[in-house]
This record gives sequence, C-alpha cells and structure tokens, in this order.
Amino acid sequence: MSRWEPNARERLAKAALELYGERGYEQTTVAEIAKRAGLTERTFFRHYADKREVLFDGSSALQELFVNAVAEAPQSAAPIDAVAAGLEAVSTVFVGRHGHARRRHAVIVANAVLQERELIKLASLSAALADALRRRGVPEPAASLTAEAGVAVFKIGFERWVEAAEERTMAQFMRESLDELKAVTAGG
Amino acid sequence: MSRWEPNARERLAKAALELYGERGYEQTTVAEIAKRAGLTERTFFRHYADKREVLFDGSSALQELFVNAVAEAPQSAAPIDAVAAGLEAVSTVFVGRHGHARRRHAVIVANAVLQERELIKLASLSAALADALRRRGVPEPAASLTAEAGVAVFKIGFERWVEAAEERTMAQFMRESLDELKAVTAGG
DNA sequence: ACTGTCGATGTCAGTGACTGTCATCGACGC
DNA sequence: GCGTCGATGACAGTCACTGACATCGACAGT
Repeated sequence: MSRWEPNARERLAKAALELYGERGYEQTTVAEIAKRAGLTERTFFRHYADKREVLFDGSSALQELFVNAVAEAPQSAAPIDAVAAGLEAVSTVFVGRHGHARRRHAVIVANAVLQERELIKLASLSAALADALRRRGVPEPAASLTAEAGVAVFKIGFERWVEAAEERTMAQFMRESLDELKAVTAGG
Repeated sequence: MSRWEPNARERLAKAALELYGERGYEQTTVAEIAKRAGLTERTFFRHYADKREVLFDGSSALQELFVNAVAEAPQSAAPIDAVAAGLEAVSTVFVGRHGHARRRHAVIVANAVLQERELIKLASLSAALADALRRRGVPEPAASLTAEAGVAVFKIGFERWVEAAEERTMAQFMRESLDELKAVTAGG
C-alpha cells in the first residue's frame, strides 16, 4: 500500500483540463486544480513547470514520433515526402481521440497565452524536423523551409480535422493540406 | 512646459531593451525598467500590457504594411506573388536597422517566453495575410497555407539577414528563401 | 485672472503564479 | 529493526500584474 494515490500527474492534467473548460483558464487558480486532484499547489509545480504546461504533456512524444518517421523514410524519398511520412505517422495516434482533442483545442483557442505555448511547441517540432532532414543530407535553408512547410500543413490539417465531424481520418486532412500547399507554391 | 518629460513610452522601450541585454530578461524587474526611464512600475503597465510586450512595439505597424502590400498587388498576381510583394515592402523598413534588430533578436532568442510572444505575433500576421488573400478571392485552405508559407519565408529570411553581415539587403534574403521554398515543395 | 475638466502619472493595497527550504513518513533494501 | 530515498506537505518570500483613488500641470471657456 502506497502512501499516496497513484497517478498524481495524470490526475492533475485531468483536473486542469476540466477546470479550464468549466470556468476558463484565467479564472482557474493552480490551487483549485491541485485541490480537485487531491494535492497541493506545490506538488502541481513539481509535475508541471507552469500553469500552461499541464495541457501539453504528450507533445514531446508526438515530436519524437514525427521525427523518427522522417528519419526512417526511404533515402530515395524527397525531403517533402519524408515529411509526408511523418504526417501519416502522427495522424495514427489521434485515432479515437477526436473528442479529447476537441475539448483541449477549444480551451487553447480561447486563451492567447495558451496559444503562445502551443506555437512554441510547434516551433520546437519544426526545429527537430529540420535537424532530421539535415541528417538525411538536406542542406540549409531547404531543411528549415521544408520543416516549416510541414508544420504549416500539420497545423492547418489539425485545425480542419478538429473542427470537422469525426468520420474522416486525420491522415486524409493532412494529405489534402499538403497537396494544397504544393499547388499554391507551384510556379514562379 | 510640461509636467513630465515627453516620450515616456519610448524611454520605457529603450530602458527595457538595454536591461534585458545587460542582465537578461528574467533577471530584470519591471520596477528597474521603470526606474531607468524615470517612471514607476504602474506607469510601465499603462503603456505595455506586460513585461514582454515592450519589445514588440512596432509589430502591428509591420503587419499593416505587409497586409496592405498584399492587398494592393495587381489582381493578376498569383497569391504567392502577392505575398512576395508583401515581403519586399516589409524589407524596406529594416534598412539601416541591422544593429538594433540584432540586439533585439539576441534578447528574444535567449528567452523562451519572449520567443512565444514573437511566435504569436507571427501567427497574427499569418491570420491577417490569410484574410487579405481571401479578400483577393483566394479560397481556403489555399489562403491560409499561402499565408503560412509567406510567414515561414519571412521568419527564415529574417533570421539569416540578422545573423549575416550588414552588406546584403533583407529583400535579397527574402527572395532567396522564397525561391528555396518553391523548389522544396515542387513535384509530387 | 478664475475655474472646471482632462490626461498622464504616482501611491498603495491586493491577488496569484512560481520558487526555495525544510519537515514528514511510507516503501524498500539490508 | 534501521537507514535511505522519494513523493508530498507546509510555509515564507518575490515579482508580475490590477484596481482604486489622489495629484497636479495644461488647457479651454468665461
């Protein structure tokens, strides 16, 4: 028998998402989140660096997945196609999570500081992708630009998937967005 | 004779950039910035919403310039070429500001919370550009993707310009980055 | 000149995010 | 049993940010 209930971290994340949804991010104090999770404010900050970070727990795993898929794409694949493989890989982890993603996204869209945090996560993803592309032999600035383009596709594909009904898969939205980007940058 | 020294806002921005550069962003308190500007902490917050915003005073003017250039590009121009016109317009305002841009950029790169603020400014720019493109008749998601692509080019072109010696103009970097993006998204 | 309004600033008290430090106490290996 | 360890609690402190009210030169109207 343990001294405390297990899964403190998960309880905090759940309580935070609930409270941010119920009364809004700014109207929620960290003390309230901790209380709902049966913990104290101090313990919250031992698990999460700040009040925003609690909404971004899975982001480093997602980044890792994306980067690995890019790294493992066939060497014959063009940079943009390696990124496309990453988009496919990432899409699989969202299967069955449409509801959760939607609730979380609604909270983030409602608060500028949360959007800032999301944007820096995407910037970190972009940097990691550029790195993976460079390891595939892609020179700069092509690596960084391909990475930025990939993140732009992910961002817009994700938004459209979240706002859509649940029937269509995320992968479909990603393919559509990528094709659209290719069309739009063609020529010149 | 005025009751106070004029240009309180500019004095605050100058003091903030200096102090952030001297001891770092986190090690600087708002009270110190206000004191160096000959004002009080409360007055700082009357001019700037928070400690970060003081570094982003010109950003709305820059956005306006970019958006207007896109809106005023010839109707015959493709979306990506309208954005290219915006990049040219924006480049002109940085002439002779390489030193200031460099100091400011160094401060921002050193602090995650400042990078977050910069990223949301770029996201705001992207949204405004997408809007301008839609007003030109560009449908979604092409408008948003073109806007994201344009911001990616701006971001990378700006970084390379800031890190380079002063001889080459920002416009040259922007053209190079845009060409590179086109090359990288070609095919498929 | 007299007076009232206005706008930029100062003063002060308060809230809440976040941190450093030390105490607590069950689990676990020995 | 005994000592260590790790997760948590308790508590005091700093600082970003806000609301409310006071101050006082400028300026317009009379």
